[in-house]
Amino acid sequence: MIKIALIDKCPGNTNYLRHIEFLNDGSKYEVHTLHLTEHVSKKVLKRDVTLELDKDEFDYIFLIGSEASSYFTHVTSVMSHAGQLVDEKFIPMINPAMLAFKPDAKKAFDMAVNKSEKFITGTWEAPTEGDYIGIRTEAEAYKYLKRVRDDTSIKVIALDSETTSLHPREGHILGISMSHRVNQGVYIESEVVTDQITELMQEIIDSKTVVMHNAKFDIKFLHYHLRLDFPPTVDDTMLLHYLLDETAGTHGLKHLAIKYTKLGEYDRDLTIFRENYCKAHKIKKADFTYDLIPFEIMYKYAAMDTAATIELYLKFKPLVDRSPELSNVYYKILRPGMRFLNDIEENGVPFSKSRLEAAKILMDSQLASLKEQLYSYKEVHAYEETTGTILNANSPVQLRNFLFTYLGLKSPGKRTATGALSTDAEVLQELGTRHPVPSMILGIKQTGKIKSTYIEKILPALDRDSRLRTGFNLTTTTSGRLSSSGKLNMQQLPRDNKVVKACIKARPGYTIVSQDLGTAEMYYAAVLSGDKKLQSIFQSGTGDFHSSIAHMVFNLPCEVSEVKALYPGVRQAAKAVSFGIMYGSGAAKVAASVTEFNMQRHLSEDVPFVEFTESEAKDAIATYFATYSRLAKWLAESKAQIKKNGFIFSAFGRKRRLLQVFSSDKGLAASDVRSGVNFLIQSVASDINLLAAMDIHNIIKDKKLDAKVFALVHDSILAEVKTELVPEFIEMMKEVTQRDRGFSIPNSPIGVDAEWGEDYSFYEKEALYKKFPEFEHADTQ
DNA sequence: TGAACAGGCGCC
DNA sequence: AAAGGGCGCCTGTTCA
Repeated sequence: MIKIALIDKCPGNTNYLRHIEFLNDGSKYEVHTLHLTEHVSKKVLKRDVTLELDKDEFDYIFLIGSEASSYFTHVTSVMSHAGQLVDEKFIPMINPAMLAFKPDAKKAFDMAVNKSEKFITGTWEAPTEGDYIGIRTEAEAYKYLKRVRDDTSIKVIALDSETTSLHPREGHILGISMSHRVNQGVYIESEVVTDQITELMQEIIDSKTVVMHNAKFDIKFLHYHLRLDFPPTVDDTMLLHYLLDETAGTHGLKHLAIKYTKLGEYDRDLTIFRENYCKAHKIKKADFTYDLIPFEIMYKYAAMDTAATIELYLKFKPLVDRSPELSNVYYKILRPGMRFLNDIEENGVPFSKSRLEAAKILMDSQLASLKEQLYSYKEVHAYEETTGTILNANSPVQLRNFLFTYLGLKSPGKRTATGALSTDAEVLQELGTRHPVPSMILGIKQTGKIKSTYIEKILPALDRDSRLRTGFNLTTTTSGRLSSSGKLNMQQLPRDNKVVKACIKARPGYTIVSQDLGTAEMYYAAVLSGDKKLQSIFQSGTGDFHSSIAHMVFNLPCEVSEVKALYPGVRQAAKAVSFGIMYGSGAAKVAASVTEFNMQRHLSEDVPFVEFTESEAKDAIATYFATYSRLAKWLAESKAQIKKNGFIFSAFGRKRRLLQVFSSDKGLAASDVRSGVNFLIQSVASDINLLAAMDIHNIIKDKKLDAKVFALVHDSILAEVKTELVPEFIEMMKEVTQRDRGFSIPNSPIGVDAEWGEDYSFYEKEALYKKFPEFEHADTQ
């Protein structure tokens, strides 16, 4: 009889045995359920509770949920360790109570139960003792690589590199690992990687299928430091997994190894070493680098990285290949896209250092004067006297206290996610109508944001050639969009205050070119829905999109070109409904948006304020959908399909899993339906922009044009182009972007809009210097 | 004292 | 019945 304990945080009403079925076999198992505490509060749990538990009394102890898991083991994330044997006795398990409102966890839960049964019944196959070797001599490296090269039965190899930094210019390669079969790997210390070894590696790369996990990173280092070249056919297990499950934060090699291989948590020793090292040497975890790891610990872990990679590859690749949709995305978008992003990351963003420095001085002085103004208010002064602290505009806690308690301003009622009174920009703006200080605070926050997030971040991050090399990520979004991170998020540069964009300046003789897709989402909504009437808006091509929509939907008795002047509120309503379609918002949001617009017009143009009611918004939506009935039908059909299947494919073949549609929580279910509809439209727009940028980049390479694509921002492409080339480059970009990729309105390709100039603000020089006089001096330095 | 969380905010 | 999609990163605060 196997004695088993189930421990959860507190007595719940979940019958665990209903979900962990194999434990119901009374002839085999004796099961006891225990609870950590009667109290739900985390604090009580941590401070006061000692559960009387004699570990030796049980053969296995299930830990249900994260509290129990972290209480007895080092495991804090149940999801990643569920079903696994920890410390020989404990088995963390996802709480089945979760499944009702988080149905997407069902698969992971079942896998975990299955795994735990194998552990308990002893049918778990322990990982075969791996063949992991650390290589520290050139001769040995040569011997291994030559063997791999010459063995024609070896078709696939996995590669990985360990480095001292995330950036090739700031670090070096410590070693390279390679695996040519499951449970096998070598780690070659970089000291022995001579030209001869590199040559051998190149021959292997050229003759075998190469697979890496996050190849973008390794290719960058291996090319930069060793000049290794990789064919476009390099496979990437991170991209493959992203296609199979787009959930954020699940694509890491460690996570996947635990979930899909028998290698388990193979980096445990390394983690422990790192923790001990940081403690002993009093350094921050973030400052820990891999060169601090002794070879004896490193080699096995590094070699296993490639063993895990090859195992994952053998699992994932067939799954992607047998799906026509996913393989289309893999071969046409992700695999070449990864190489493309590598190139544009390497191209880097051209910054003017002197302008950045001028901007820094400008921000400093603006901030100083704003603060001086703020502290001149007697209320602020008195607050500081009373509390003995200096009012910090960046502290929501202080602002809340100051505005609502000390000043006694009445909160507009907006609350944060945790229920506290919000002090965000919208609230400050509202309060600004009643007191001068909130507006001052808002100004300080905005200037401070530009200073700390942009200017001060960029300056020390520039490479020697005054370019900034940041990351563009292909696997971080559920929508198929790219994201940008690292040295700078290029997708969130301030739009209205052009000071940062003006610092992105082409080298002498070059010009910054930016091409945007025009109302891309609505264009593809028109294509995907097949709504001819909506398509006709694009075909007529007469000016402003939202005006055209308003004109058609509401039968406005004027020319389209007059809509903006004569019926601004109606145009805004059309615009809000269009946005509502893309985001899934309803009448309330449309009403609020138009009302806000009317309020702004009232304040700035002295027209009477009129509220746009929810009932008017409802009517507007109804009229809109009556006009574009085919669009309405398509939206309804898509929603129905999402609700029925819990997933949907984009036109390019991306799969979006939306298992929350099955949740008992109606809010969550509805949210997933909105996400799904948004995904259908947003992903296509984003893929079109990416494919266009990739084609443009290839033309630049093929024709050796003196131009560099250096960033993508959702629906725009940025390039630095030799000035003489600009007209033909813009023409080429347009032609390439408007290529029919199977999703065009007949005779009416997607609209594009190009801008160009010396810098990314696209201001005329005169206007720029007028706005930022400091730049004139900076430019002549 | 470092890490994790909260609140907030930049972009499309 | 109610319903805004997708991101990354800053500072301040809290907690171990």
